[in-house]
Amino acid sequence: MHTPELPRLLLVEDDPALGPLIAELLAADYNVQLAADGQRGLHLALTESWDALVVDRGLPLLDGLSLVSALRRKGIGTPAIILTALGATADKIEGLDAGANDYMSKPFDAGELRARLRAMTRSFAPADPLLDVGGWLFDPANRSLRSPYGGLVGLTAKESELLALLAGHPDKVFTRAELLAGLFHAGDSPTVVDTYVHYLRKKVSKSVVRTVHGLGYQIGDAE
Amino acid sequence: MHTPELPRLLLVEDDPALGPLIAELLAADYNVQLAADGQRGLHLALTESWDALVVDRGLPLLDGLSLVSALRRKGIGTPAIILTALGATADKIEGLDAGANDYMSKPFDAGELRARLRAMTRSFAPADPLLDVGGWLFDPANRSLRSPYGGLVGLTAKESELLALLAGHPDKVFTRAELLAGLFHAGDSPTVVDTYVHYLRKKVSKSVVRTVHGLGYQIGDAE
DNA sequence: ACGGCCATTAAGAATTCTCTAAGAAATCCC
DNA sequence: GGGATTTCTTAGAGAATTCTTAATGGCCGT
Repeated sequence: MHTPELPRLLLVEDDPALGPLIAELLAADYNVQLAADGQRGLHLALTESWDALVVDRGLPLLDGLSLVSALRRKGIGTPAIILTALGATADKIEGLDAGANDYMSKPFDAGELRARLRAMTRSFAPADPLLDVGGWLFDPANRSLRSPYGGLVGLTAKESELLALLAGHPDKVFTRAELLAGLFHAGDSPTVVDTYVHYLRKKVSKSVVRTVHGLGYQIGDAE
Repeated sequence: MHTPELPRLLLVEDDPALGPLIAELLAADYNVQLAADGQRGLHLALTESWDALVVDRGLPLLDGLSLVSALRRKGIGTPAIILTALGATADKIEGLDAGANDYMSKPFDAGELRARLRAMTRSFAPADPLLDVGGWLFDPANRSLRSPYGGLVGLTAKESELLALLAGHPDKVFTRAELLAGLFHAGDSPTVVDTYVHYLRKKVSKSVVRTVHGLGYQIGDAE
């Protein structure tokens, strides 16, 4: 069942009645994929490319707030709405500060959800899935790189995450600590980052990732 | 001693009680300007630059929806929240479709409004501040300098600190002792400062750092 | 113009930071 | 299970930065 012209929306909702219902409601505007728990949702959010996320707050395995903030820490800014049964204002604030772009309490109105999705995706630049990295085209969805001359280079998952994070914020200098926090586990050797930068540079032309001595790494207008 | 520059927020609200109240609530996070009618609001939104808009829906002279959609038609995408007394879902949908990024019903919670503003402005990347140093643009975060002709020059940590200190207080003459105390360790050779001024001048055009014979060094417009 | 002080510049040693290779541990896939 | 791939660790070579020392050149009052 493919409707490629519709934007892709990932719905993460464990309620076996509500999930399909919301999916049905949004099917008119989006190509909806449903994930039933937080870990599955996070995995899909990381490995495929989406135009919008609708995430329930209470989820098995990984709650919705953690899901969204994990994405944000990895530099993935896909617009996200958090749904919740809780109506308390403090919960809304928490959700928004976790990195969600919007927040709705159940029970909600289908028309309002659709309108909020429209408003949300409108402001975020039409998610062009291809990142230009000094002439190389990087497709985070495929984890593939096309060289300026057309050759295709495959990246591993970590290499891809690193590139996505750096390329997603051109000119920003990431410290090793930031990259370590975003891509690796606490306790990993502090030099893992260096190693992966090295791997990346072996696959991409060396000048793509610049090192700023004493600070960290950066992708941006080379000189 | 150092006042961080607050983002600028335009509040358009005609209620003489509510307007100042909201302005007060947001003053902690924003530099708030209040406009009391729609035409005044639109004029300000068009002629000055803002980081966020908070617009009441019911306004004299020009209602909030028209204000926002007028802005959008002119290609101005400043993130906007619409406030309204009406709670009906149809009104929210209308507001969002007019081009607002978010919509809140009165009475609303101050914390939620602030959280929604944070969520809304977060995605609009905050460009880090650039210092103009005699035509050169200095980016302390990247420790990089862009020459008036576009070339990019990297600075080392010490060079960058020195430049930041001098450029942060234009026209102030720093003695060597001050610079030594500010940038180096007690016991370092007294001529380190000279050396680093030399390094800077090798990278930037020589006239940027002026020496005041017998006193010290200075950056400024005086000629 | 002269002499003394001040400033500039070059060269190099010590330190700190980064790169790279090689291999061990974990994971994936057939 | 076993081979291949990916992930992470370690350690030494290599590069950049920081600071010292010393020689050269310029400013200023007399």
